Amino acid sequence: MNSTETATRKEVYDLKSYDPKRSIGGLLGRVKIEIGATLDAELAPLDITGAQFVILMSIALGEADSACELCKGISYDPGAMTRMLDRLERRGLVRRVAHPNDRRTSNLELTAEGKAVYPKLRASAMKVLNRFLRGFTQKEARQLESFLQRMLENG
Amino acid sequence: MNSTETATRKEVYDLKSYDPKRSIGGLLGRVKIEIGATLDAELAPLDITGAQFVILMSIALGEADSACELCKGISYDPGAMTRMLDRLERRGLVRRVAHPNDRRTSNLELTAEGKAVYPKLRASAMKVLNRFLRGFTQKEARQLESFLQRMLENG
DNA sequence: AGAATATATAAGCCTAGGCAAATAAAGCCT
DNA sequence: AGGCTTTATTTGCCTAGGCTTATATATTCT
Repeated sequence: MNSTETATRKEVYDLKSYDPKRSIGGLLGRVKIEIGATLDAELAPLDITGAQFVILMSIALGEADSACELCKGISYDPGAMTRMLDRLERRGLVRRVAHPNDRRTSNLELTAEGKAVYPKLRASAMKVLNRFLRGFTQKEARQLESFLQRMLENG
Repeated sequence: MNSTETATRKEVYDLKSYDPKRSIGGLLGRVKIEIGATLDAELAPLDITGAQFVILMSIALGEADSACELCKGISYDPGAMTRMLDRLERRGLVRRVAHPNDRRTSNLELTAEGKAVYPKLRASAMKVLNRFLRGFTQKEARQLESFLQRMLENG
């Protein structure tokens, strides 16, 4: 098969077939927005936003114990992170604790209240996700995860 | 099979297996951010942002010829849309044309310059997407599209 | 130790979206 | 026609992230 049309085709989209709206890019963007809006609505009674949710989960899971590490982990602006943590601290969910050896930074911890809401956050996110995945088999879900993981590694 | 663990399992994630970071939600969010950043970089030489890209494509594809329709199509704030169109008009890419029968609204059109950049926008988006989809077969890509479409319909 | 460099956070300014209220023009109802 | 409701856009105010610069503290290199 040396047809010029198919032999060299290594890419998913070409100029003819690419439909921005139905493309993976367009769909991904809309799904993300829908999930985000649904999660926000789900978290509203707890007075916690989707953005705050991400930070709280990172701290809870021990993925980052300083503002700097948080920023690196999720490519977030350091200035914005300062203010985000200010808000979470004011809301009583997070605490900045002096670092014993490095006075530039603080260790981040969930307060008792933060630890108390954490299971609710987890459950809310799970509920939202399961809703968007209605009708998916376990196998399909695992496959979707693997597709997304591969895209991430391609980035 | 009446095991309580599997018999009633209709949902993808449960409290034990759900890992926020590796979940479809977490992955989706990060992939979206990565694609967005890559697209922004790709469009930077044209002095067009990712957000503007979305609007321009919608107009170019005839999916919306008024601000209101644009907002509905992509769940965007009307106030933000006014300002977005102001910017695109100032940049000379879009034109507001009086509607013959309805003086509340304007028809939106791409200017000559807008029409000229459109193919570049399309090609840029395609390039970025293909990059993230390296190693995907056509079949896998179609399957990913279908998964995302199903999630959207579940929302 | 002292100077240069790197790291962590914070503060200031800018941009842009969300929400609510205002305005204007249709559409509808009698 | 006159009044009520709906639709389309605009404006003002608020919030929040991005970028740049400032500040404090560590680290490294002579």
